[in-house]
Parts: sequence; C-alpha cells; structure tokens
Amino acid sequence: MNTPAKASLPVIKRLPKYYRYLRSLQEDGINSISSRELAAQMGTTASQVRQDFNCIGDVNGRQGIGYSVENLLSILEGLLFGNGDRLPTILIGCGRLGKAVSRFITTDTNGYRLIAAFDVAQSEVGKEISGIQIRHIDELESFCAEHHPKVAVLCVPRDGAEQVSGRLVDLGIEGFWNFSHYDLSVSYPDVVVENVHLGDSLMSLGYRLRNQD
Amino acid sequence: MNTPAKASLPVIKRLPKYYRYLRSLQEDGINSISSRELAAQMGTTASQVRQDFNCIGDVNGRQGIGYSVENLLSILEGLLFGNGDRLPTILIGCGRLGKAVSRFITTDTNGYRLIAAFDVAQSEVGKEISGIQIRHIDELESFCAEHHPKVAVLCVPRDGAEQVSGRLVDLGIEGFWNFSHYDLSVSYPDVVVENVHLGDSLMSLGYRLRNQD
DNA sequence: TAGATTGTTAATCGATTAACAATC
DNA sequence: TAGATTGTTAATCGATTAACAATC
Repeated sequence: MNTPAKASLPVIKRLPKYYRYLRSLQEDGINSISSRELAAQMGTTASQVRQDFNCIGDVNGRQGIGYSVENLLSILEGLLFGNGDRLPTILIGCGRLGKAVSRFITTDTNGYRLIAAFDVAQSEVGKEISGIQIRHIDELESFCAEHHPKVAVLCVPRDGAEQVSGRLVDLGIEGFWNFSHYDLSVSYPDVVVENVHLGDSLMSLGYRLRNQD
Repeated sequence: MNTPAKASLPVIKRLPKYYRYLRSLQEDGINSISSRELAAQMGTTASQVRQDFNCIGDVNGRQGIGYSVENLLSILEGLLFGNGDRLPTILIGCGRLGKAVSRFITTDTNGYRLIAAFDVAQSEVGKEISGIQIRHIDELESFCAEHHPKVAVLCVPRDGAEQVSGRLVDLGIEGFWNFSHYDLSVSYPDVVVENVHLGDSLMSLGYRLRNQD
C-alpha cells in the first residue's frame, strides 16, 4: 500500500488477464474475492496475486474478507486504458488482414482510437475501413506532422514493414503492433512486449514432442 | 560436451532463431562463427550462446576459432525436425484462416506433415486444401483411430475450439496449435510453449506507453 | 473470540551474465 | 609463441513462492 514498486513486464502482462477475469466476476454479481480463489481460477498462486496487486496501487484488500472486485477493476482500467484519453492509432495496410484488425481495434479493445488508415494502392484510397477513409501512404508524413499518432498497426508484407517502420519511428510513433505474415510483435522503444514467430513456435513444439521426458 | 544438461524452455525457444540465422550464414558461404559474433548479430551475449550450445549436444567448438556452421546446423536440424520422421498433423477448420495456415505448414515449416483436414460444413467436404481432401468433422474419431496424428492445428471460432480440443486430447493428440480469433497458443500437455492474446498484448502496450519512465 | 485473509519480508528457484583456465 | 575463443564454474539478477505477524 505504501510501496508503489513499479510493475515489471511479467506483472504488466498478467494485468489484462486479471482484468478479464474480474469483469466476468462482476457480470456474475460477485463483489469480493480472495487472492486464494483468484489464483485458483487463474492458475497461479495466491502469493503472486498479492505481490502483483502490491505493484498496481491502492487495492484496499481487507484481511479475512478479500478484495473488492469493483475497486480492482477501476484500478486496472485506469492503468490499462488511461483515464479517457485513448491512444491515437493509425493503420498501415488495408488488405484482408488490415480490415480484420481495424475492426478488432475499434471493437474488442479499449484504450485505442483509430484516427487514420493508409495503403499503397491508389485503388483503395477513399474507401472506408471501420468508419475511416483510407489515405495514400504518401500522406503519412504530413498527416503525422499534424495529428501526432502514438501507435501504428502494421498489416503489410514483411518487406514493406521494415521500410515503413523506420519512417514511423522518425515520425515520433512510440508503439508498434506488427503483423507481417506470420511474425507478430508488439513493441515499444527498446522493449518487446510480445514477439511470436509462427514458424519458430512450431519448431519449438516439434522439439518438445520429440524429446518428451 | 560431457554434461548434456537438458534444455530448458527459454533455451528451446531460442533454437529456431539460431537455426534461421545459421542458415543465412551458410547461404553466404560462411563456415565458422564465434559465440561473440553470433551473439552480436542476434542481440544476446556470448555467454548465453555458449551456455545454450552446451545443452544441445556435441557442438565441437574449437578454441581460438569458433564453431562450425555446418555442424551446428546438423545438430539443430536433428533436434527441431527429427531425423526424417515428420510429425503427422491434422487441420481442423478449413475457412480462410485454415487455408492460409495449411499452406504455411506444408511450405515454410519443416518437421510437420499434413495428413488430413476437417470442416463442419458439408459444402466444403471433398474440396482440396494444400493437396489434401477435406473431410467432415464427424470422421475425426475414426480417422484418428486409424492414423494416430500427433499434432492438431485449430482454425475454428473460439467456441468450437474449446469443444473440439477436448475430443482431440481423448484421441491422443499431443501438440496443439490454436488459432481462435485473436488468441494464439502453441501447447503441449501441461506446457504452453507460446501464448498470445491480441487484446491482452494491446492492453499491455497501452500500459507501457502511458506509464513511461 | 476464532477463522480467514491481507501486506510484506524472507527464502527459493531458475535464468542470465561474468570470469577464467584450458587450448586451438 | 601470441591472440582468440571455447567449455564450464561461479556470481548475479530477477521472479516466484513461502512464511507469518497484523487484523478484519
């Protein structure tokens, strides 16, 4: 309660999971939960739950009772989504993948606001995607100079992704969600929050299956 | 060389990256590489490279010289792909995503062999996907009883994924690659090799961006 | 009061990094 | 021989788990 203990990356990565689970408790009308119960449901330990909660703020746990679901949710919402100020986000690449992801950003995720979408194909320019007009990629610099987006979601072929991400860093973009073929990464200057290479994962799985205990 | 030291999951997850990088060295005609150089190129430390190599077998490093690229590659290939016996794999769900992934399994990844594909839609049954005839999902049990696949790749909606994965465990499937909407996971009984929830990752990224140093 | 559960400190565990003798 | 680099042991670092007094 008095040691704010900045949250480490492993802790941060668990927060959305707490958030989703607590939301489901709230829907079921449950007001209070102990670290032991929460841990059992989420497949972790009560110790870890309490340590995690120590990092995120004033959780107001009550000995003998547990934690207030509502209080936890409001703390997690503040951390994960900020207080109303959604992160201005642009989409690069409006093909099949781009269309699917744009819908995802605007519906299933809070905390982000799609403010523009870009594509190389002139034939796509002017069309709508999730309520946004597609612009030509050449407008990227002028648009960013004016609107200062914070996050870019890349849905372009791998080669294109490398070229464009350099430009985006120069333009002051801080966060990246990169879908290039079967390489997924979420990053932030110098910190890779998540990184999955589909081929690599399949190779690792193969290794495990062949070399079982 | 004399301590085989079973590879831990973090080590296993790095092996495909070594493999891919060593392949590119081989293409450039480079025969030998030191742990220091390899580490620099891959963004890790020479210590870690040497520790990792200690776990994977007889790497035959030569003091003063470095490691043989060819030797490392043959060791890694043996571990990651087995010795010719590709893992028999089935695909569940032959929609857009299933089609894309089936092509990926058969072309970009070694070590797997697609032996069947299943779908719920009668209209899809009999069509071809990456050279395999689509079967109806009702044939799953009889097919598995006869052919004993080891890996299942799920490309179905999330609800369907939960139902079918129970059936698959009962049928003796050991490895899973699960694409259900924006939830990706690669798992193996009791071990999650990789697990990414798109929404969760975006939330974590938002946290980092809002709470920078 | 008695039972349950928190907050927090200490112990454990495992992975990464450093160090260095051996040796090509 | 001299410089470079391995193999391996020891040190460090960080995250997870255990323990327990405080207290609802």
